[in-house]
Amino acid sequence: MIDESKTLFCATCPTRRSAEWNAVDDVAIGLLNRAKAPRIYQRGELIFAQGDECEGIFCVEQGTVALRRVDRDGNVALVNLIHAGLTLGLRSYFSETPRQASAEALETCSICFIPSEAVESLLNSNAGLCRSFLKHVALDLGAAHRALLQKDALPVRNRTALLLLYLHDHYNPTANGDSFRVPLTRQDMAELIGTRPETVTRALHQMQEEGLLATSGRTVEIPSLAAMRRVAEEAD
Amino acid sequence: MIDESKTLFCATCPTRRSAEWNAVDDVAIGLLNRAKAPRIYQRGELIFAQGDECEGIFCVEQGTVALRRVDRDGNVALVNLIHAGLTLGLRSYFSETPRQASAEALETCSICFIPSEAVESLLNSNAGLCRSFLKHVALDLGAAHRALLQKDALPVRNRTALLLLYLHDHYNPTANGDSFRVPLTRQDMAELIGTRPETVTRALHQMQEEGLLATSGRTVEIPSLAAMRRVAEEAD
DNA sequence: CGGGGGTTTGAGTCCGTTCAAAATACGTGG
DNA sequence: CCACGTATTTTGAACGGACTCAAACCCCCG
Repeated sequence: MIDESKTLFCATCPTRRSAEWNAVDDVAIGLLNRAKAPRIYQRGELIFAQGDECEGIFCVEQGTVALRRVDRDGNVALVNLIHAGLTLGLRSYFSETPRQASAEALETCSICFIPSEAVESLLNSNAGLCRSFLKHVALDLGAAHRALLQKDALPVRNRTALLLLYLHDHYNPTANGDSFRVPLTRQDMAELIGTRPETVTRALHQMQEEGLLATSGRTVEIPSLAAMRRVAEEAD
Repeated sequence: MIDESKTLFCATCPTRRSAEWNAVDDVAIGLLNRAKAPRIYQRGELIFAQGDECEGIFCVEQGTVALRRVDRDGNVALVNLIHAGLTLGLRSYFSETPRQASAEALETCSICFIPSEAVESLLNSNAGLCRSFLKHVALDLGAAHRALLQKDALPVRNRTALLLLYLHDHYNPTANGDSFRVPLTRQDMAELIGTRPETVTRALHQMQEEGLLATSGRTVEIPSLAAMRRVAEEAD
């Protein structure tokens, strides 16, 4: 799955293609290429931990990362999923606060670390970059506010449907039919939509009985996206 | 309460003093002063409405503004309170999306509108300003993630205590004793912590019986902040 | 083939919601 | 300054969705 040869040059990195790094010119890409520290993370490995000082940002080249936040009583929320091509760790970097969440590889990931000094010189040499990051963080803020409203406006069934649709968008059906694998445990899904694993199971189970869903382990198939969208939006 | 003479010059505006606008030099302040459009809003008036196109940002000079978000079923969340000295409308401006929430004056407010063209020329002439806005939005994102976790980790009683402590910080006790007025209805409080007005009433009522709180209309007194902090953090 | 983590299923409980009515506060005009 | 009408707040009682606790199950991997 992981092709290490591709991790060597920022110029060919999919992250480069995402809007965020458009502002960076070729000279700066050279600089970036020298400064970055690429690494492979296995499932379960932490990229950074809640409480850590922030020493730079990360680019996710391959794989999916979970941002997990824990409170003092041990309650957990999975705050965000960061997919391949996205930048990781911006909130902490630009708010100048320690990491407020842990970043954990949900599958084998290829990720580059960009130390603060390199980030700063990129920001200095590329006027548009700051604006790109600002847009990214502003979009994240919108998503967080959306999640906030969903969480106490919608029952678990609707939130589960929304989650499935979201996962469908990101782990798109490949050639083999319309099914896709998600690297999330029931626990992860529960943390993501703000409930318990048992409750997720029950919601999924019910959807299967209604023919809205077919699961087998972590492989999922949604026979009708239209029907699933209807479930996501239905009122009780 | 509202002193209109003070709204005339950005140089004397309290918003200027907040970290965000530090980056702006005196020349640019002159520009800003000419471009801005100051206005007084009465309680209940909208500064902008969910769905509006974004045409600039706002500076809150006096008063408190509520950011309210509604979904298609009419569910409401009060996403954030913006106090005097803060900038309003950054998320939409920098994410280049329409307003996702309505901004409503909770009390008589004095607010300046800064049109996009002026914002852009300020950003061009003051390199540090973009970074300031980025920090602001990143901090907001952290707050939103915190709220997300609190909402499904803590019962209403704890969230209410946290709200009271937050309000205490922002509507600080004046000379007359240790009590303060909040411009929030029960409904507002409920939307803010993600519950119903009746539930807020009951929580406040219980705290009064325990001597943790004294209320009279919208005037609130917290006899012991330490005790209230304990309530906020207590496990069931 | 024997662990062991993750998942499923079940039953009972509880916190917060819902609906509805009474009480109170508040702004307005007389 | 008081009376009135409306909005907000309070109180009560019943209901229900999701949680808790716990046991059984299943798959994956060694």
